[in-house]
Amino acid sequence: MNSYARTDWCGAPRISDAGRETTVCGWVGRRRDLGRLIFIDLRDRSGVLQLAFDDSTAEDVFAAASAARAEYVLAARGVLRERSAKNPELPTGDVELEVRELRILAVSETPPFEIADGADVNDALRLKYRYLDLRRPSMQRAVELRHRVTKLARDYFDEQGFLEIETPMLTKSTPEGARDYLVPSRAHPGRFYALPQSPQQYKQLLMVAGFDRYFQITRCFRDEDLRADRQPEFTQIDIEMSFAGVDDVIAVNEGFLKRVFAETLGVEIELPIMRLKYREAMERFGSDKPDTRFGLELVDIGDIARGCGFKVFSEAMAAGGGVRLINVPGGASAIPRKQIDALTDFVKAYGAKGLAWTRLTPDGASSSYSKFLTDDENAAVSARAGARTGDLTLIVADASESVVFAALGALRRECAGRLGLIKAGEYKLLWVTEFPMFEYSEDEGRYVAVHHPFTAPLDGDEDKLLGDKGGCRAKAYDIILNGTELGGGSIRISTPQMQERMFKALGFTEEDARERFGHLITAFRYGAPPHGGLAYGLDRLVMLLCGADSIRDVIAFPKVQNASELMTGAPGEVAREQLDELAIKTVAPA
RNA sequence: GGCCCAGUAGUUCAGUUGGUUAGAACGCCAGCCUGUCACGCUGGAGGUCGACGGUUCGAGCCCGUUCUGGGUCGCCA
Repeated sequence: MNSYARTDWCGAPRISDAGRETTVCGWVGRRRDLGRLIFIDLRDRSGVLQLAFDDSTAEDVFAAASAARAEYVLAARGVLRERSAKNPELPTGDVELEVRELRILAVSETPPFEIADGADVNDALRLKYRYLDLRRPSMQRAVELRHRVTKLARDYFDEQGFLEIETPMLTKSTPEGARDYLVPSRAHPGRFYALPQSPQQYKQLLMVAGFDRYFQITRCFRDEDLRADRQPEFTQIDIEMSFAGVDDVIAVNEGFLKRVFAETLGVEIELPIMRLKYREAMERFGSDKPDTRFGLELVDIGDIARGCGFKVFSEAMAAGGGVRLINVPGGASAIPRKQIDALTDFVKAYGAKGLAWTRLTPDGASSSYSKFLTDDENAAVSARAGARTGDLTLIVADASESVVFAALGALRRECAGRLGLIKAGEYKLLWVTEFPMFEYSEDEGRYVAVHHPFTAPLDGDEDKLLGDKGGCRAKAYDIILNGTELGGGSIRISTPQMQERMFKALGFTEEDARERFGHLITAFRYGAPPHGGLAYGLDRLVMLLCGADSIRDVIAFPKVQNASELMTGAPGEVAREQLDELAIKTVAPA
């Protein structure tokens, strides 16, 4: 073999290929040495093919097969033949390669862990040897699926008339929102670029520039703490379109989602996707990204609680808060008394002071609060909850309605998990619309934008920008899949007057606004089309499509919780000379 | 920044009330083996019990500190 001359992927040959000569290349998986008979499972990213060596094999080839070890890289030429013992577990299991020539292209040390699915290996070790971890079939499938989705996005949006346009990675820091990653400027000592948190302003300027329909598959950076579904650098499928309202943006994206699910999973999504207004999502599910695969909806019992004799309830109402419950069918037996204490600790993490409960067992009811309520009040709560024998009713009362929602929203998911209500392979998409424009930040003592400061108010709510801020709603929408936010967007402000009003609403002085966003305000003076868009978290989408628990499983080289990268050791130290060039005088001690 | 979980052989784990020489499986090495596919059989090597300090006659086990990884609350326009 003078060239590698690969003619087949390992995973390709079938019984119909028997008798054909072929050359395959790949890594040694398992080797089964029976003495004068050796089998090697040769693996590449397409699958596994069995190589066979026996008495008919040339001496030197047989010796090479004997010497091969796990993860050696081989090129094998031979003739495909029908196996005498077939393996129905393997797509190539009807054939094997009778090897005539074998080249060991590379040897391998014994890998630190077995390259196989199902090998449950410590995350840190996997990430240190990520290039080995990525050889595992499930990781190869995840990376390939990611490629399929990005290709689908390019194909689909291209067909819909969108142009892919790149925007800068070195941009200007805008301290609203997430913490920026900063890049020092050599040419401008003491000044910094910021890596983009999203291409938001650039894509709006592309609309002003007349590029009508834009998309980009691009990296975004946010210097915030990590989660299972959050990385400091992540990829967005970012789109923006002109002459579009909420329904137009949603329609284009429903087409995209339908196609993604059909072509990657073979799952048919029914259109239109269900929509919920933010307020209804909160009241029914306690979350702005509800998992609609199961019920356990929230029930408001504020009216009953208001005048009742249980101070925890009545005082929560008196303070302007709320009292709500979820009723868990079958919860009385599925969640024993002891575990209610654990659930109490669970809701405390969300700010709740405690958890009131009633268990309706066949032997009778027990309750943490019923003795404080009248019979009528207890009956009313029970009727409202729809509680039946065997059920567990869980109540959260708090002076802050948002605590009630957060605690019960989380509890709802927790109980669904414990009761096994969440089935694998089910996909429930949901649009959440009409988000509030502002939320009050206790830290900053002012209203801040929930979305970003370029979001247009809902028709009719324009006057609330400078008035009833808490009641001002936005033309903003999120797309939710199984309780995870897949993406979000909005119709944007496109007049200088409205944009200035918005900055004023956020408490920016005119000078502030001009310094940070002057380019946008100026651009809007030269004929900005009405426009809006949306951005998907590609990593999350792929994670959910392949059933992974963590975003790390669909990113080739992810970072760990402290934002470092275990394989390369980034972030690393740099030479004093580099810092001098950048006019950076001090470095925090290690 | 807070809370929770984990760290023992290359890997995944077990390790009793604090007590002799820290075990298992897989992997690895050697030998045997012609139809295996988690091949089988025989033998062997392999340990800073994450680190440091403390309590104790004695610590893998108890206490403190710390490091690493994971989950999560805050945070994420």
